[in-house]
Amino acid sequence: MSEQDPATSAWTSMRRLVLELHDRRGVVSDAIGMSYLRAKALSRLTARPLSQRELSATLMTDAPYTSVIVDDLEQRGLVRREVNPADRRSKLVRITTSGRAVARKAHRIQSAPPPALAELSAPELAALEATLRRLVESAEDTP
Amino acid sequence: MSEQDPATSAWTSMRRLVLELHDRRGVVSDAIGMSYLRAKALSRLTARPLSQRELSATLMTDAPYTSVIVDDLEQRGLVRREVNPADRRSKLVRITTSGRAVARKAHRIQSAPPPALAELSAPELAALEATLRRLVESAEDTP
DNA sequence: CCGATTGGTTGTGGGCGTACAATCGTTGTA
DNA sequence: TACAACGATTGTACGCCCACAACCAATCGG
Repeated sequence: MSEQDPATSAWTSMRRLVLELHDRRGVVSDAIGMSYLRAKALSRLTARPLSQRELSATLMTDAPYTSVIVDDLEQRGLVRREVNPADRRSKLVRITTSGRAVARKAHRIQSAPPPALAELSAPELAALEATLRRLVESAEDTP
Repeated sequence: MSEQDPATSAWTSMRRLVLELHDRRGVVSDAIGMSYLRAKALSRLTARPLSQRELSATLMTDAPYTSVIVDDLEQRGLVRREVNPADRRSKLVRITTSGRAVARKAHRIQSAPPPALAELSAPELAALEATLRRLVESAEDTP
């Protein structure tokens, strides 16, 4: 358990940072007064409106619960449901102006790195950033 | 949102890897047939027995729910409650042999890095590992 | 020694997320 | 045109986690 190859060690450190030492999920929920999943839904809608089917897919939730989430966000005035003109069965969920404000607030909190990360030397930080960027790209391709 | 300083970008990549692209929490729960929090409890007990008070502290749970978790683990035969000889109020929770087996299984799943990470070049991996190790150490000191 | 504190237990209520069944309106297809 | 498939909604039931109240036994402090 103590001696590990570098890949496992690096991965464990990453998990420890994200899940324990600098977990922001509770902070986000408290700050915006709604669950982390709702915040996540909101952030997925900033780029473009999504049908609830698409929202289900990115959130990994089933259709019924997605409906509940959108209900909640709609009642808070953070999104609007619009009938999809191309398919009147489906509804496009569009984020509102106040929804964007909440999404920005959540994003600001989530994306704030732990202090130690911001204090790395410029070269070391650049190397870390480059490596992680490539890791994300690879992982996105092989899910 | 797209242009970020390197620290924020690195942090976002880390979060994305751990929370989305290679999230192992659900996998662990499914594999061992119990909640992630119970798996976490079990892993904290591998080093040494803990009082429920200590367990509460590391799990960030209150005393009543900690009692429920230990109940569950005890009924599964994964831990044993022992009266603390030094303070008969407190109970030491000691992991059993079968508990260790489950903990090992969970640990193996959790600590398996994403394939892309294992495929980095040796020097790049070493640099990544060293940086992350220092980040964890710093973050542990300033919570 | 007595009151306060501590560690643990039991029970309650609630929020959140998951899974499933049943239904409705719309769309695609034979 | 009839039938199957699809998107969404409503409702139910459950598991997990959190928070709080109330209590017991043991220990500590004056």
